[in-house]
Amino acid sequence: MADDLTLRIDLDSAVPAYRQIVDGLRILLVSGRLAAGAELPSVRRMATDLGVHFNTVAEAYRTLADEGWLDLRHGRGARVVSRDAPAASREHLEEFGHRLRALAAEMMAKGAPAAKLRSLMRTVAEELEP
Amino acid sequence: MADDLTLRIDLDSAVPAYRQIVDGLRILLVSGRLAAGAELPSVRRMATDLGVHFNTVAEAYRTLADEGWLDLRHGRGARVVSRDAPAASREHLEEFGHRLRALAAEMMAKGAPAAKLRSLMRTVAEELEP
DNA sequence: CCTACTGTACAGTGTATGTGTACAGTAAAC
DNA sequence: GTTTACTGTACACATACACTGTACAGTAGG
Repeated sequence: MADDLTLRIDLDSAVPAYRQIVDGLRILLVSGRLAAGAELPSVRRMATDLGVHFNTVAEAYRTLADEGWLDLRHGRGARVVSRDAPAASREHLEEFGHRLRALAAEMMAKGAPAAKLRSLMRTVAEELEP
Repeated sequence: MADDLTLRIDLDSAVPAYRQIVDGLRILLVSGRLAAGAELPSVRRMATDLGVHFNTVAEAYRTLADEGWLDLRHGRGARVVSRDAPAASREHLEEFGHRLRALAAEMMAKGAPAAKLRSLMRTVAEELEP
């Protein structure tokens, strides 16, 4: 069921592969495209799809299991579980502000026009609970 | 002149210290609060202010010099230079979209309400060339 | 010259990341 | 029950990265 949700990572990126996998899957989990009960591909299957070692995928699955998204059981694969959201904290919102500004500054330094970044931000903002 | 522009970093963060310094300074550079001609504090001065080793600051300065923001000369300190923006690329905008979605998903997973993230995105979007 | 500053270079240490290999749990075929 | 073919797990190893300690080299003013 989850097999058609293709995930892409960039092996040349400075961002570690396992973190890219976590980030990509978390987008699907938060948005509900990967809902409770869904089976994730096995670590070896996803590893060959992405071109990494299966232990790298296992590390990503473990990270998401620690966050409460996955039920990871020896011999039986990885399953998405229902998860109650933790309480929000002011620190997290401040962190979001900092990282968002840093991200925007990095892209503008690379030549991205501010207008494009603004419209992209609006697009993504509207994707959140549409 | 630049000494009052305080920079804060989180030594407990998973983000490397030198990258936090680069990100923080780049926000000031892109926004123009650090303009051409400004002198940056010496690597040792900023290092003691932030609580890191001066070589860590030096690495950050070198990164920004490679990006074309700083003129870094042996024995004479670090100075902000004028810099013509590089050409934008479609890849950079796609990267921005991916990283922005990943950032939003991470914060929502931590419990941040979508509405707050949206308003914060609008705030930051309006800060870009106001 | 000398002193006091500046950035630079490089080796050493600890941690993070990714891989290879062996292991252990599960379920279905037989 | 045993076998087979899958599942995730554990740990040692290699490499890269982040950070520090220390020594060095350039610059400016006394």
